[in-house]
Amino acid sequence: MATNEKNTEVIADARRSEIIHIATKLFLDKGFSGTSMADLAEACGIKKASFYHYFRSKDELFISCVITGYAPALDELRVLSRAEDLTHEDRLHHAIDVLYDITVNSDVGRLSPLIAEVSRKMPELSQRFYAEYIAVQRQTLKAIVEAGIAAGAFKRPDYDVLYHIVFGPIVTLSLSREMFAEMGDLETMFPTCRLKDGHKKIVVDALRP
Amino acid sequence: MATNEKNTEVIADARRSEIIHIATKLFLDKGFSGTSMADLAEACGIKKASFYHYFRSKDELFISCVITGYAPALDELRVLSRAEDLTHEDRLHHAIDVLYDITVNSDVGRLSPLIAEVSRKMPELSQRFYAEYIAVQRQTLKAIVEAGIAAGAFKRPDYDVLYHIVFGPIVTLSLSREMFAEMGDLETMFPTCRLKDGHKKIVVDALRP
DNA sequence: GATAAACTACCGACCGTTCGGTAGCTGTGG
DNA sequence: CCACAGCTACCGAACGGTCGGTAGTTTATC
Repeated sequence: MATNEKNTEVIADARRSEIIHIATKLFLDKGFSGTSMADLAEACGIKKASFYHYFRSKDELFISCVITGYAPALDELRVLSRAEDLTHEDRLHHAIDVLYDITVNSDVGRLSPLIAEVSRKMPELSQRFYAEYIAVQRQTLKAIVEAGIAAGAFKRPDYDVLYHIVFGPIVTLSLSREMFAEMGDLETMFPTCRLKDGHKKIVVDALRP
Repeated sequence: MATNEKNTEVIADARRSEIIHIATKLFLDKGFSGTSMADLAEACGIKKASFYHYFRSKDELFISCVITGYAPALDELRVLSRAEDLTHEDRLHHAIDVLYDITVNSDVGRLSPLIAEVSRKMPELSQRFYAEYIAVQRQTLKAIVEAGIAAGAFKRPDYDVLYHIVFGPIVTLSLSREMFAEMGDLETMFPTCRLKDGHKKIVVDALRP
């Protein structure tokens, strides 16, 4: 029956995303090669072999984790490009807030170094990550700036340079917080809010006509 | 005899650094966990077991690679902090040039993602990397800016923010070039010189009194 | 009874590492 | 001058272990 098929599909999907969710946490904790299928199985309360009922391979599972990982960030970006009740400068401020939040606090940003780790053996993954996430981030930022230019609030920048100075510090901050996590209090070493505010000021200054 | 002892030591040291050099290339090519002792052995024209004559473990070899990797960069930084025949603004420009060169073109920058990869299982490495390399980079930049402030050429910045917006884009550029290396022409996707020039302008503007 | 979902048991490949041993060079004592 | 000890550099073989993945079977659900 169609309804039953649908039901089991839904249940299977739910289990799948549950597994993806748990696996993502493990990957973030221990890296890709540092996480074995046995680890994943134990964490999911499942035997190793049962995994291959849901995913063809460890690689496929990881790719699913990444894509599922940046989905909520993409939603946030979509919301962002619609907020039109603000000053252009405020919109930009808000956009950078969201980018920091996405990259530093959610899974996506923390997944980036893992994607770098496996990029050699999974070139399709880096490609998708770029096309479906990085490019979208850039486009969202560009749209906001373009609107500001049209209204005379910003001057037209070299967009490549803009992406460079907007995303660069954010990505590096996220990476540093991963790398040096065990060296002391993260908020002391890398005080996100202060860095963000200083960063925003410089970006806005650079766009001021 | 003392001279002979010295000689064999020198020869052994030379062989060691030769191995480190080859191993670094392999690690950069295929990541830490992607490079097996067998790979390393083959590349060095040595049998796997012979490795343990020179290094206690794969980890120790990798740590040696990292430390050897950033040594020349430290030299460049040392030279940098002595160049006093330039304008303060020119000194800063030159410093950023060198930082780009170090991070994008030499081994150090490309090693950073690998250090991130192993940072969980080798916390002492991230610690050393931070203390002996990152901190030195920051201090060098700070010294140059401080000199500029004393001469009235710059205004005093929030140094954490300065490091954030100077090193952030550079590190991310290097990381991106690794991650997306197989997606097309790197100089088209990430035009280092143009990005660098735009970046420099923004940094200098941010320091202008 | 068909099907999905889980299991047990196992595989071959490969991992980093260790062990015992050897070829060849060097400095020393008779 | 030569036999011997000691040393460096290296190797073949194997170690215990882990890896991702598979075959075949049982259990639960409709």
